[in-house]
Amino acid sequence: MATIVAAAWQLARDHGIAGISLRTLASSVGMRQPSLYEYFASKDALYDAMFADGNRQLLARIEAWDLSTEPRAAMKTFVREWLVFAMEDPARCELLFQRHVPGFSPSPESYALAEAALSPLVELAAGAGVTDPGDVDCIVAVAAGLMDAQVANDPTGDRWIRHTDRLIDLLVDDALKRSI
Amino acid sequence: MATIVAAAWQLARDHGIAGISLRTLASSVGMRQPSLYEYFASKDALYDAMFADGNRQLLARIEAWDLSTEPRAAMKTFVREWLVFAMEDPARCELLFQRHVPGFSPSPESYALAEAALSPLVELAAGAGVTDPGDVDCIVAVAAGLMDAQVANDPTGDRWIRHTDRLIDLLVDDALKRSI
DNA sequence: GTCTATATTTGGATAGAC
DNA sequence: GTCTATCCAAATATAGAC
Repeated sequence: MATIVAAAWQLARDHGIAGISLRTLASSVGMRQPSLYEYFASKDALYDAMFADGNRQLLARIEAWDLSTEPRAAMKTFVREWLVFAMEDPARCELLFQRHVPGFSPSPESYALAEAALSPLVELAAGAGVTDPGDVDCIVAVAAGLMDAQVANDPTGDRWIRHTDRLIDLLVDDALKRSI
Repeated sequence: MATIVAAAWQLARDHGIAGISLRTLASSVGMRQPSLYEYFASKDALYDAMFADGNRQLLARIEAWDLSTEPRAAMKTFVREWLVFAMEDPARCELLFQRHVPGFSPSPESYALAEAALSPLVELAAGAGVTDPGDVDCIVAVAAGLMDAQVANDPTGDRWIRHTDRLIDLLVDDALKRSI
């Protein structure tokens, strides 16, 4: 099961997240294609397992980050490292953060993992004094915007993500100013 | 030809940009599927024609905007109206601004149209005193980030795009401050 | 330019033996 | 749980007549 999901990630890295076929996935783990149905009821179920797995990878990564006790510094590290995580595997990024699998949407249980991976940032923002939901929305959207531009136009560089710290300062300062 | 592209847009609106098949496209214009090959050498060529067409729609729209002579106000209107354009047709948005067609990338000629549609914003930014390419990158990425979050999570609302003007002010002010 | 007919490939999914 | 065999559907693309 974990073996199959790992093999699926490898295929996704090689052929794109939408380029996984159950035939090649089966053969890559030494099985025949129908045998996969012992593990996944459908291809969507496979994608859902991958979505959950990828988010668990992110949650484990977050655990390992040494975040500052100062909320704003911790926010910067969080977003910076989140971008590292997103960029280090474009296929995983496609499934978790972009919507590159036509027709797929995660199950509620898997989606809950995605929300859990985002919640630390929301809490850090609150710690930094950013409590307005609109301001949090902006921070998340800007981070995602940087990620999208980066993977699309400069996947191995830092043309966009190098602005992360400055933009967070900008957004947090502005939020604080308006919350007085 | 224009009829076929228009019919393809309609199919894209109904079934998503990746859900267009040449069979249904042909039948929707009263043809048989092989006849389409008189007009497009491949399905990718169809997508390319749609990509070019969508960008021409955007260029025509830009022409019609009544932009202020004050560059910063004009930037706000540009981005606000760009977001309106992006959101009014999710399928067009998928093809032009997101990468929701696995394997498709526009031809150089079509891509030039996309660049032409972006260049007014770059010029307006320059007029507003924002000349650093990094600052322009940030403005474009933030606009795209707002768009992405909006279509993904609140396609009929304004939860993200309502922050457009404020964020542009923020980014421009910061760029000007650092360019002194 | 449009058609019929077909090639070719590729998918996901199921039946049923072992 | 894994297999063989097969089904079924859908898709792009081509050949060749009219």
